[in-house]
Amino acid sequence: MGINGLLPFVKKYSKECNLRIFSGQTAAIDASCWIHKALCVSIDRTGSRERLGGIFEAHLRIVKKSGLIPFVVFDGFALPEKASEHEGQQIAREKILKQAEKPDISKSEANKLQSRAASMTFEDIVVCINICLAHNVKYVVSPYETDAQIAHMLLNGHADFGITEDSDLLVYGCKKVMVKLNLSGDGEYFQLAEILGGLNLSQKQFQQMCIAAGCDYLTNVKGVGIHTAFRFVKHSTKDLLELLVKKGGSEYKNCFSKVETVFKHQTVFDLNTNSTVPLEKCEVDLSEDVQYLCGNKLADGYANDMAVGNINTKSGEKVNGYSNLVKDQATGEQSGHENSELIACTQLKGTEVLKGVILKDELANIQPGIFTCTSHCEIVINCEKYTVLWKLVPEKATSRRSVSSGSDPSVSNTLPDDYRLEDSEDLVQPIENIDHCLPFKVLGTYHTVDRQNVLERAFTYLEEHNRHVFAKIEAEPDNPYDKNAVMSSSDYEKVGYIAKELTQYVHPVLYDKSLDVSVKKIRFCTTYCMVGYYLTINISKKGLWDKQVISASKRVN
DNA sequence: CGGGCCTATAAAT
DNA sequence: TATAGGCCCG
Repeated sequence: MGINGLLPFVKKYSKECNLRIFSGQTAAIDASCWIHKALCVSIDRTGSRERLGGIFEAHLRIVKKSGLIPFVVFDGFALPEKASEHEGQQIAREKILKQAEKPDISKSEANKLQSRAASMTFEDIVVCINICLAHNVKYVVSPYETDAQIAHMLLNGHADFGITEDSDLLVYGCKKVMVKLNLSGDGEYFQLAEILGGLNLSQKQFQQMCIAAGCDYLTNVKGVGIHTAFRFVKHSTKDLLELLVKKGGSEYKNCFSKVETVFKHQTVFDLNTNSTVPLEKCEVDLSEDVQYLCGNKLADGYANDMAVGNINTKSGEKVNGYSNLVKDQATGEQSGHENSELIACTQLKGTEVLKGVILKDELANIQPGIFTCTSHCEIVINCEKYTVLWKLVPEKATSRRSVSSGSDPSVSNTLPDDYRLEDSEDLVQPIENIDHCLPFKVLGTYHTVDRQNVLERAFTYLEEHNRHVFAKIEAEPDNPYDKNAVMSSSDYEKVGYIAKELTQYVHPVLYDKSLDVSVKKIRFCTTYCMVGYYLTINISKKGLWDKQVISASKRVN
């Protein structure tokens, strides 16, 4: 899905941030990723689609709670170029489903397999449209691809940024895109201008790079990935294109330019005129076969029915009687922190003093002192970097924290991730006084439905009630597999284990009073053979972690 | 011969 | 998504 390897390649131009910083703006949301996730969870847990609506609604609530105005975009007809790919997926699905029918497979395993094979139906879309209507949230069903539709909406001012799961939005020219959004509202934020600036490419070059790296419409030439594609567009001496042609056959060049056209001129729904238009206006009319690839235009009345959800996107038949798109409503509803002011404060991160800000209403609730920050994000004001400390938890009076100076009303006491251990000999005395915090991935969280349910509940606590979730680790000497096992719990129910290579380092400090365990993040994801939530915890202890632990931790993100 | 890049494949105390 | 193994190039 999307562009091969694009997101890792441009990650350095992104920043991690929370939805809240977009408070008041309109977000065009690619509904298919929510629906897909919701279907996976529902089928995995219940064997049916019954929970789709509820989970979709929960997502919507998060976005509204962050003070955003959601504009949900659903998938329409499949483009012909994608049809072949769909066939491949269909075969894979059937294979999985056959496996699920084998007699020696347990119910829960069967559910897991079936959830992997879940594909979105038009009925699923209808369920979600009804939820949008109930919440008075704007929505539109794209004539074809959601990505192109969102691009058009951003370009025409119907939304300020896009929320999606794949990288295609950037290729379509969306300027602001948020991906990997979790239900805490944290995600990765990309601005196209920064990527283009950083790579020093034009939009057209960027697009070509992406296509060459391999996209949904055209598989890449073997041996050519995002890096090679980058070199190809950068030094656009023709020889590399020749190379592509040589390796990919003359067919390839032909397809390449067709795909360029599909990204540029795909048929979308224009919310101003209520008719279908090309994403970017064509100078000359497209030839019939190219127009077909970009998605044929729809007759005006039909296009409008499509947009409101009256047309079954699989059959093309009119099946519903929704009237009009939800009108622009001045959502004066609760939008959290919209009217709050930010107050500057000192933030101490390890030995480093940074600039922090907290909400004015938060300030009313707290006394000067030492706090742990459990939720934060970075912002830039007048070119200065600040950390917004959303949530502060007071340190217990008996705290073992020894922030040596003691005078600063400081928060957060974790070391920056790039803290260097290699030179530790140079840091003679303060080490013993340092609390060294590292992220640990909790393994085995998908092992049982129970563990997943615990995590799901914890997740809801974080979101719905903004409640702190507790975490702890303890030895499990009776473990039949490994007597050194260190189990990890969330709200004191077992959810998984620390990687076994690391247990030897954790054991000596397990019952040390200075050990502090907290939830770093709970994330939902759907990957090979598993669907569900996973957990990352922070463990901080007095003194430095072993070198090996640090390098293992670097892999955790 | 080592590192960067691409591709295939699927885990865990 | 994560990672290991192979391939290609310097």
